[in-house]
Amino acid sequence: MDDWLKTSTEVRPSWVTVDLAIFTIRGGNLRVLLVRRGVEPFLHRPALPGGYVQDSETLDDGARRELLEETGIDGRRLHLEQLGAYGDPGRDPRGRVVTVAYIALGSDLPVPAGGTDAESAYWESVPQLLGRPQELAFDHFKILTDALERIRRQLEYTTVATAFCPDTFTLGELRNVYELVWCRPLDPSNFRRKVTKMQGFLEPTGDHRAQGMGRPAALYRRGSATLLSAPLLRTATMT
Amino acid sequence: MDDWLKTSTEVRPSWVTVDLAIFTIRGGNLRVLLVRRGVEPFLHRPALPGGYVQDSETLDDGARRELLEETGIDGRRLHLEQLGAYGDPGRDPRGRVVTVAYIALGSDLPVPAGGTDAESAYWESVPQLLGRPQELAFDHFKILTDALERIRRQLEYTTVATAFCPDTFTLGELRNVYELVWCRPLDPSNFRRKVTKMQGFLEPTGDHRAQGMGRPAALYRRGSATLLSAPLLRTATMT
DNA sequence: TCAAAAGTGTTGGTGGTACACCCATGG
DNA sequence: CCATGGGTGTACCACCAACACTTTTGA
Repeated sequence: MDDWLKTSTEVRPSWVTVDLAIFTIRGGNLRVLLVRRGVEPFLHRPALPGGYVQDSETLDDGARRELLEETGIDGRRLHLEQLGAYGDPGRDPRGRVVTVAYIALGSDLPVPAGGTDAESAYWESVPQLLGRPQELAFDHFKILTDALERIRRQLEYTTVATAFCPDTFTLGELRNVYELVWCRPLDPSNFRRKVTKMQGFLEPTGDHRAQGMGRPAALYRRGSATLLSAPLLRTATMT
Repeated sequence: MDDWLKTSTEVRPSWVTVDLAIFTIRGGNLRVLLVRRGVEPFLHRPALPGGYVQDSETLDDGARRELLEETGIDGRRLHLEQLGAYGDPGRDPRGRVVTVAYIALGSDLPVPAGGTDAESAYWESVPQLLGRPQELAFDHFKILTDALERIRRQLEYTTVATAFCPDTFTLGELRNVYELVWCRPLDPSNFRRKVTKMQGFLEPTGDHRAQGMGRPAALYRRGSATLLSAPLLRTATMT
């Protein structure tokens, strides 16, 4: 690198990592993928999966690669977006490490095999994890809560909720996503009207699916819209 | 740093910088602060102000420091928030440089003196700059448009618009912020009702100010609220 | 036939757009 | 007294929460 970069002795290069907050719905809960660390620091402590960005790849590609390496999940089939950079000087005891946090949303994601740095990976219930703020390594709890807040707001004005659903899904399943992310019950009839009227949100497949008890539900797939013109607000009410 | 970091030869540390998209209202326009670069690469080309993050500071502090150094603006008096990280391998010809972009909003910001790396700094009209996508150095045009899009959405559901106003301001001035950022005229009477009814958005000072012609306008200051319960949507209509 | 979930209808209330109208000031 | 911007009132319309009701299935 050029000499002029070193005029200030306080400027040195940093390690850059990506960390992933991967969410899915599983067992009636919103869950996030955690790995138990197999190396120091924070040995054996749970953490978000992640790793070092390689010299030749974009940050997005790095996130997709880590996703695949640590969890075996193919990043092309799920929603992946950047959350932001976290770079407090003390966040990693090994030295200056700036991490770029990503959010991933998927449906029916597998229980992954532990990867390189990870002893094991597992799906942790988000509501339960929120009750144990000290459990996660580094500043990963902060990243997790930021990610959660971002998703909660995104559900209001985008169609990302469908990223939690398989290719075809029922309105009940979609409503379940909103209810679990927002921790709030929604009125089934009003929810149906809102999302079906919203242009480009959903496309009916014509098929139906019986899921145990009750009348079989119509199946839908994602529409082309990604932004909602009128938001789906999570107001206080809506029984 | 530890040896295990070097098991992959493709992982090397990166330079980490901050870049600032500083917006203000000036001369009836939304404007962004640009510096003309005094060093290679992109010598003499306009760019967003920014610089290297020092080893001991947080990213936020780095942004505040660069703001002060390059523009003389005290970051404590304006709204500063992180936009995201930009780290494509080819974005800087000198090598891998990951930049963390910040958005700053302020009112009545001074015309700054050029700083260390900058030959000169000036307030560029955003609408005009958007017509010349090739003008900015690096990927700064992409950062600018991302920042603009973020602000436009933020005006819908937060009270950040007040960050463009001085400590006390009239509803006309506040409405002007919305109109310039959204490039859309708003109905003065309806705008007034919305923002004054919104709990915690504004506090009347009791004073009035005559600004040239017309009836003197009541003065307000920022309220305590930062998020709006019901958004102020920028729909197609609203004359 | 009962429980459960899908789906439809209706109604009262809220809030927003559009626009008419009054107020206060400078020229 | 007119132009200009501040500020109020109101009619119409859209949407939406709430909830009653019907439909279709499994047990």
